[in-house]
Amino acid sequence: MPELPEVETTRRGVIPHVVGKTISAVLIHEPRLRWPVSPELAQVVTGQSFTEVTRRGKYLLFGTGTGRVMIHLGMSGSLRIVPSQSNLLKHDHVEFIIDNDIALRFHDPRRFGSVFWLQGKASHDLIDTLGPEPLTTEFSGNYLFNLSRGRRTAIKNFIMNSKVVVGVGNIYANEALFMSGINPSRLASNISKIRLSRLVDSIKDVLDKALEAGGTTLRDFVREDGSPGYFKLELKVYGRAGKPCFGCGNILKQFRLGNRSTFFCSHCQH
DNA sequence: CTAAGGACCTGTCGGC
DNA sequence: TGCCGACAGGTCCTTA
Repeated sequence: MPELPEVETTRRGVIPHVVGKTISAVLIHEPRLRWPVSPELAQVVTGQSFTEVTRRGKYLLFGTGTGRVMIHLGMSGSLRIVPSQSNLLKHDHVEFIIDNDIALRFHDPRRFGSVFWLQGKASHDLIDTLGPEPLTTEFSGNYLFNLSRGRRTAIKNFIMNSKVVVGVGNIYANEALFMSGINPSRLASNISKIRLSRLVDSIKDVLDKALEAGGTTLRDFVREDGSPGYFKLELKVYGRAGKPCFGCGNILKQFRLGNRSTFFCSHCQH
């Protein structure tokens, strides 16, 4: 479910509620996530406090004095802040009780998410091999051009590869390719530097706008009704198969690419 | 090394 | 109304 903007919005949303406060307890209600949650997590983290919440790709990192809690939301995960006495919902798998008052709850119906404890300054293979953040200058037209030479894979798959760049999920991959007029199936190796620069700009653009939209929904972050409070930008192609292209009026098409739903305009994207 | 496809899960929706 | 298959915003692992 969450794309990068949702993860970042979550990060900003939880910070004021958890940073600098005492973690009274850690309750693991269901350890069977994508990888099993270690019982060590509860033992080590209880009694500490979160000093910061950072993000690498779609991984959230909650720092304590002695290490970090690393959380990925997978497809269907969310974090919510609720009063600690409020009823657990189905699929509330892990919770951090803060100041004996509120709870930070990890909710994830499909259990594709994960929660790890990283001791001390330890990193993790899952974040060590990630490509650059999309909203930094490191992710540039030159970078994408150089990396893509000789890569005989569809450009959509290429930009969704977290070793190439992090944080480009299926929705925004579709949107950015539409914005830059590139056919999702085109081989990465076959696209000019100019067009890849345009693609990079589009990725930054669409993520920026989604982030802005997330910011406006921040005040709704704390809620108890079980809805994660995610948001959806007005999307130009994603989910619009059979509807007219906003650019030319032709009917938008849908097909599967790399096992993911792909939407595009055959007139505007080449 | 790269590229493609399966795998992991539950919930929801559309069609019959 | 009930059942069944298709599909869902991620990404790792295995295989070729």
